[in-house]
Amino acid sequence: MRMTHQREIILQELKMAKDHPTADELFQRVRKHLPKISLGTVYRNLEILAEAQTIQKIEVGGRQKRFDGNPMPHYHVRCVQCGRVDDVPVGRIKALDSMALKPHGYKILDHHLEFTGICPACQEKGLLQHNKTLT
Amino acid sequence: MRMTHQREIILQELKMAKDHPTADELFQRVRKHLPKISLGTVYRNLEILAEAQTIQKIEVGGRQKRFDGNPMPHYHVRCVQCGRVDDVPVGRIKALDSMALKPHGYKILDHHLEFTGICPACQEKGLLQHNKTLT
DNA sequence: TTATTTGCAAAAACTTTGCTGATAA
DNA sequence: TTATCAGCAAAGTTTTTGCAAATAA
Repeated sequence: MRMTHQREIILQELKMAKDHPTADELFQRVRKHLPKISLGTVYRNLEILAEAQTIQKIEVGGRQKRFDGNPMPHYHVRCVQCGRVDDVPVGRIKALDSMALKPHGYKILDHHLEFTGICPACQEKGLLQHNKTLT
Repeated sequence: MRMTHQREIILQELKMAKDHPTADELFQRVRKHLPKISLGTVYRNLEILAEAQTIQKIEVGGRQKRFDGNPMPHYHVRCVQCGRVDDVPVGRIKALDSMALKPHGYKILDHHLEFTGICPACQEKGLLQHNKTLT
């Protein structure tokens, strides 16, 4: 795998991201450094980097795929209003995998736990909206 | 909400399904009873029925959305090879929601736990493939 | 009767891919 | 030098939507 300038910036931008951007969100950020980069390049690199386990593709709900600069498995929380995804600072619960040994003869490989909720920014927005309604 | 013939068949077909079909899979099954039905109608009805909590839209990984005739929350296992989704016969773990109270001021509403693995049919296919290689 | 729903087709949203010129090693 | 990669644009996949005709209640 060659370390092209584009790949370097994509990786750097994802690693520094505090959220878990979609391909398009990351494209917008990378574009500020590389105005000529194309969305296809971002998609291709995210795929390659995830394959190499340098980053991870997040396996959860929501319309679009999201990416995480941290390749270690961990849990996420997703805002049902704006789609934002953050880390949950709790380690993997190993006991969970054994729970699922029973069903239908599946060979269990992994599990994904995702919390859903309202992020601070959307809670704030909700309050403002509510206050407006009262006024 | 009117109980149209289309809606009735869609619901019946989903309730009787042992798997958790995508909109298109369900469309193919419903088509056998109603050859003139359109995919758009299936999508619209699944949306309405999920809104009414008669069914549920499954919020997990994989490319396409899947639907479940059982509106009660429960966990699923997904085959990473063929995408098939089955139920995991284990009740909801209430303790999980409180785990996530810490992060970033999110207001937690729910959680989704998905196991990934290989379904019996794909395990079988894998073996056949392997035997073929050996021969 | 009439508000809701359907079928159809077009569009939207998201992602992948083929090709040609550019480039890292 | 050359296998890999980028940019561009076209195409693929999945889901949503506008509209006129049909229909449940």
